[in-house]
Order: sequence, then structure tokens, then C-alpha cells
Amino acid sequence: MRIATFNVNSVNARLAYVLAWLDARKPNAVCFQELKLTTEDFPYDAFRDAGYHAVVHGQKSWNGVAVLTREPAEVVQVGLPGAEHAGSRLVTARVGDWTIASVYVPNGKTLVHPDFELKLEFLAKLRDHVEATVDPSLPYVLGGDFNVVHSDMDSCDPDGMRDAMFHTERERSAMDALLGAGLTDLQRALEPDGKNFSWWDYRGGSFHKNEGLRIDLVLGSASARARVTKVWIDREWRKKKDERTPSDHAPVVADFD
DNA sequence: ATGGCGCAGCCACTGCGA
Repeated sequence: MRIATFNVNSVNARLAYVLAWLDARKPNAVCFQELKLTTEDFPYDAFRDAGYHAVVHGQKSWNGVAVLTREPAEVVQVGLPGAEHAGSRLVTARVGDWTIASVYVPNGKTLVHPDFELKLEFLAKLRDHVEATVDPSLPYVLGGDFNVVHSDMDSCDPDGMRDAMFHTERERSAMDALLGAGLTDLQRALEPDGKNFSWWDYRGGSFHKNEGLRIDLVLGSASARARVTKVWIDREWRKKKDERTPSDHAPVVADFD
């Protein structure tokens, strides 16, 4: 079982690129973020032709999440209850025993912007939702862009960016609380000392200099934790492919027994 | 070996991303 998460930065702009990635990696399921289109405008046919069903929670121009699956999926929930004012940022699907959710946590913009409080509120509501709905005896995976640098190891410059956006104690505590609801950062669990980033700014040759952050995570319930064998960041697919522009995020791939 | 901002939308430049 292979489940990935991929912030695509516009599914329309990235369509050919993402289809090539699916063909190369062949995940059983993948969580997309930043679709940047409405649910009705999602290119269902292109993904169906590639062998994937899609459960979509879209939004015009901004945000938007989806769970794509090889096997037909059941829609568990569209949106995060009580948090729809934050935009389309959570969608949950079920395939067999597996429940798979895709999340795009609000960026927050700046430490003094109202969206920063919205971000913390969203993470708190997500924590409550996980605690209320996730059965630890069943495999549950929450993949997405969390927009939080959870530990110093997840930042290219933890000292220079201490207490800066993504690095604050309030954001890290909100992530601690989410994990405390019964989830594990599966990549961190398998590589306690690994320093691998999932996002690099388009500007200034950041990817070249490996000036990145690890903000794209695959979280799992106890059952998912027991089954996971490997989690890896697909850096190769942060590069340009046949003149096609990459997303500023790399896919994160989790393999399970 | 890498790559030097890119996306959507009010289509000319602005807002946003992280």
C-alpha cells in the first residue's frame, strides 16, 4: 500500500506534470492540496484515464484538496466541521479498511495577521475532529501541507528563523496537540534524525541550495504506524521535467505492508 | 547534477504562497 501527499500548486497548471508523476510512482492513493479550482472544474476525466478516482473539495482560485485512489472510494467527509470559513482544506475518503484524509492548513500570512489566529484555530479544530473520529485500531492516514516547522530538524535555518512564521512555539504546540490526539508523524518515527525538506521557495535558487522546510507530512493512527515501512520525500519531482514547471513542494510517499 | 518565482484573475499588475 502506497499513500502519498502532494501540494501541487494548481492542478490545472500541474496536470501533465502530476500525471507523469502518478505514472512513475503509482501510489494506491494520493492526497492533493492547493487545487486552485472548484470541485466541478476538477479534471476528473484526465485522472480517470490515468486510473484514479477522485474525492474533491475544491474552491475557486485558492486552496482545495482531494484524495485520489486506484479503487473506488467512499466519501467520508467533505470539509472540517466548524472550519469552512477557512476555505476548502480537508477531505476524507475510505477505501477498504483505510481512511485517508487530505489537509491544507492555513498559511497564516504573518504573525500579526488575523489569518495567523485562524491557522491556530484550524489546527485545534482538526485535533478535536481527529480525536472524535479516528479509531486507533484502524489504519487512518492524514496527509497534507501543515505549514508548520514542527521541530528544528525540519528547518534549513532553525536559529535564524527562531520564533519566525512556521517556527513559533504556538504553531509547534498546536502540532503537538494534533499528534496527541493519537497520530504519529510517520517519517519522523522512521527517521528520528533525518533532515529532509519537502518545500523550497521558487525564488533565489532555494532548491539548488537546499534552503527548504519539512512542512508536508504523512500522519498515521497507531494501526497505520504499525504497518508503515518507509516514508520518503520525492525530491526528484521537485525538479523541472521535460520543460514542465514543478510545484514548489515535493511529493511525500509512504509505503505500508 | 540541481537552477535562478509561479499561480489565478479584474488580463496588467496585484494578491498570495511559505
